[in-house]
Amino acid sequence: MFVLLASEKTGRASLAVAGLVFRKAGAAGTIAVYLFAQPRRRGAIDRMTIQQLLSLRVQAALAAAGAPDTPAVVQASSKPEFGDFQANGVMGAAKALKTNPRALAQSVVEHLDLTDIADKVEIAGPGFINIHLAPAFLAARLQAALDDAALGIRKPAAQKVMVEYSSPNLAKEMHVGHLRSTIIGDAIARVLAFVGHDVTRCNHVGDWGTQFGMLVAYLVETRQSGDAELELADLENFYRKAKVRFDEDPVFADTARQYVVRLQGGDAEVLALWKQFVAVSMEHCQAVYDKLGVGLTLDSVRGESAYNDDLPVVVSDLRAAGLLVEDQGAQVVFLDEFRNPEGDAQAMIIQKKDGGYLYATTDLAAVRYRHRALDLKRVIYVVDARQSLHFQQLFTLSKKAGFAPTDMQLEHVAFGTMMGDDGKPFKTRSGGTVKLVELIDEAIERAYALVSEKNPALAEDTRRSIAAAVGVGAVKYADLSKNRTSDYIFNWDTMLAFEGNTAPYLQYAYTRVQSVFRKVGDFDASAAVVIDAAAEKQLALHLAQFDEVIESVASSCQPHQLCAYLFTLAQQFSRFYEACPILSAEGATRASRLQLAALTARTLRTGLDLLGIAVLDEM
RNA sequence: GUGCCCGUAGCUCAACUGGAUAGAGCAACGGCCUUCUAAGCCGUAGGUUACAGGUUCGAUUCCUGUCGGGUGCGCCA
Repeated sequence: MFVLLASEKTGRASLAVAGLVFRKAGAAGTIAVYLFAQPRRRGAIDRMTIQQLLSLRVQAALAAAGAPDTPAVVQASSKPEFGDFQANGVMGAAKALKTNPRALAQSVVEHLDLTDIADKVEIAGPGFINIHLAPAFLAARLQAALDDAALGIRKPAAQKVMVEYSSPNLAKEMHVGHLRSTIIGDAIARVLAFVGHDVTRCNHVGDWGTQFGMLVAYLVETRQSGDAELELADLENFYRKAKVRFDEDPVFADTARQYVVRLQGGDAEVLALWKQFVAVSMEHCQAVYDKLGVGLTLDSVRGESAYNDDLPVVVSDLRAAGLLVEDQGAQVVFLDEFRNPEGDAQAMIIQKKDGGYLYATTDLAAVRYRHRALDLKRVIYVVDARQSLHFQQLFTLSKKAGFAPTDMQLEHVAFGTMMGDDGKPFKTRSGGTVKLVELIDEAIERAYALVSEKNPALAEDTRRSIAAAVGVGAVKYADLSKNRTSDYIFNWDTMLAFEGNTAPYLQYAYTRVQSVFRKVGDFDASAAVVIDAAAEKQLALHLAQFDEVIESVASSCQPHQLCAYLFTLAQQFSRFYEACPILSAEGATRASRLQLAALTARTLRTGLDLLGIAVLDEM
């Protein structure tokens, strides 16, 4: 059996073939032959997704049928009876050409060359083209994925990308408000790195501002009384007490204000105290990141204070560019792009009338730094949706002022608020702010109770480590599996359920696959994939679409697409597992099913890892 | 007042950015375990996609308006 996959140059409708790679893929004698477009980097797989491949073919057929430059609109079929993929571009083309869509579809199909890719191509409805993939073609795709450490993921030209996320204010302890940015940002960073980009993770922490004067003043007090260590252990409390002192004692408040001035003036003594406080606060954050399994470290940190020296320069440069005007004593930029119904341009304050700077100033300086010093091509800001106006203004002004080139991708990846069961922002029973570390601990504790109940036979420390993976995974997955732009309801019971679209279900699905391999004994890890039964075909089809999902997540920054994919994969595997015995099968069938199971396991593990969720061999 | 986001099954959410009969999961009901983990699988039921218009071969998706919710809107971040 020979399987030939043509590889066309991406973005062109031509059939230019740039290279040939042969790979011996199976002991049974199957050789998967697939062609690559020009390899840009050594070892990088540059292969199209099935959707891209079909799009080019259909597009070429459309051109041949008299409809050039027409999008093929290829997508996975909405129902199994409509084949595996459908091309919907004919209807639109027929309208533009004022011809009968069915007739055009007929002509397109006649010009459509899907030899070795499709079994059957049919026209349905007003002009849909339904494509049924050939099992051997699917098998070859899976074989390629099995042979590749990155599961056949296409590696585009690496782009210098920054993901800015988490970014807590160091004056206080991290709370639930930081959870979404931290989780979503980390998943995005992982996915971008996985597809081969040069990713910088940036933790743009709030380490500057007037409240630090107050905190330093209180730090001096607690040190004098010898309580500093103890007090700093609970930053939330520390802040609260400092605030009380500030509000109640005018002498203390005065000292605090002096510290702000000294801090801004670069006074060495106060600076040292500030650094000490910042370091302690960062330790708290790092403990949370470690517990969450988030890839932020001290190296990722570049706080607001890093831009202090550049802020006056930003102001003078904006003035020199003729963008800055004084208004009511403040230095302001009026942006024509943002006007109210009366026609007034919206103001963006760059410098307060007292000379102080604002976060808009810092963000402008950061954009410029990221372009000039880091040469980033894309910066992703994973920040609460409520700041969308700020980012629109920031991006607009950055480009207008030449701080960022017009082709630099500046993206606000916004997300909604985390709500409680009552549909209101998530709080403690008494209405207080929920500390992030306490939320994580509770998740682990709840998972431990569940695991102990379901599987009491396991050793204590095994249950503890399962609980950590399940608890943290559940919290992350509950967040990541929903469209980030809307608010979402946080509910312990639904996220920790072992049935339904949850992390525990996916982790369990993984252990089911692993249990097969625990019992298998010897097997051929390079056996040929042969697709026969319906459940095998459905599973294979889904496995072959992993690259599509990953690419989509990398461009849209929507991790919920990956979650949906993994959930469907787990379901497809369960159906396959139910319908197709693996270990009791024989010969080539058994070997092939083991390959399907192996690829499922790797895909689940890789996908969950990209979401920052750990897998387990047993639960 | 105005900008942005949202309104989909009882509940929590999808719908690949304009495609076919709007899909999953919970919850409900009915089946399947001496056979690789039943934490599973199969099936039934559940909808005027807030409402009213418009655009077109085709609308949950785009446009206009109404109602309802969230959130932002010059010296906080």
